[in-house]
Amino acid sequence: MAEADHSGARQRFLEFLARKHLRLTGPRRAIIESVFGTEKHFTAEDLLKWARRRDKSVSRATVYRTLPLLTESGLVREMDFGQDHKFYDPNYAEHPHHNHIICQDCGKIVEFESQKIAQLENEISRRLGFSANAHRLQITATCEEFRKLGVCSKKEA
Amino acid sequence: MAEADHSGARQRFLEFLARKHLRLTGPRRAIIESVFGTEKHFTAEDLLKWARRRDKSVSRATVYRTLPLLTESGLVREMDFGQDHKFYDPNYAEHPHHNHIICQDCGKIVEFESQKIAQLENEISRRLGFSANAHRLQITATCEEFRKLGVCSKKEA
DNA sequence: ATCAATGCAAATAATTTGCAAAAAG
DNA sequence: CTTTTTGCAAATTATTTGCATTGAT
Repeated sequence: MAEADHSGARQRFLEFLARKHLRLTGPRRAIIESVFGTEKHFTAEDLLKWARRRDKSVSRATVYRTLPLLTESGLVREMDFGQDHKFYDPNYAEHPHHNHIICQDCGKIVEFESQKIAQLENEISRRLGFSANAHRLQITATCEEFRKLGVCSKKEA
Repeated sequence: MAEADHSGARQRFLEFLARKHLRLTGPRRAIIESVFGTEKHFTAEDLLKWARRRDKSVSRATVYRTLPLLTESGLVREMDFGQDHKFYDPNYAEHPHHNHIICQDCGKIVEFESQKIAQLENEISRRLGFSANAHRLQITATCEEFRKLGVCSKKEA
């Protein structure tokens, strides 16, 4: 599994912190490196685990206090899959309009973009008297490969 | 505010209960009447309040135990707006494919359907090797009326 | 009668917060 | 030095569950 490179997004987040006169501390650094070092969707608990690999001392509270900064910056998006906890998606800096397919067979989350859907969303919103700002499209699906072969090569690690 | 009439859906839920050999009790009746007597999206706490208007004795636990039955029947859908609690939507029996626009100005949730979007979702899913089962599209928007006039006639009660 | 359903109160689990100590600018 | 940030532990909040009892079929 290769490390993701969201270095542009990381840089933008550092600027975000500077702009707000917020400080770059050790724990924050560990959290930032973890977030912008993956393309996976993660929970607060995942992030705590990853950050602690870089800095043993990172506390759960700091993770929970840093997540709102990340979403406020617009570089990470909070997602709800109807589970008991929230997921966070670090791929919004590169693909601000992407959608998700959640596979019911293997649990994998696949991202895709569609200019056509985005356009329809805007048209419909306008027709209803709104001006669309953000959208969240999640498709729950089953895997065709799994249906035919009984196994799924997309299976999440 | 007129009472909604989801009597068809209510009937279908009663059949669902019967099919599973589940019993129609007083508290359940109060909950069912509340759910199928509104078109509003509601939380577990809302539902408890409404049900208690009909039957003082309904407990929070019974509400929480009945909600999964309602979603399992397919007549009510669980929704996540990224808030701290889940919302439930009683309008799925009539409009199984509808989507939501959430207004950032007044908080109102507007429903709409789009055959075109549904079709695109299916096409894209297929292209990616999936078979779509359900979709959840939420658009966050601002109200044009509010932007121009500073007030919003859609404002939620 | 039988077994599902209930209310209550205690238990969970994710997230938040008060506070005194540590560290950044 | 001043103000933010931290870790810890306790608090909060939505939801779930064990259990003895009640109620529907």
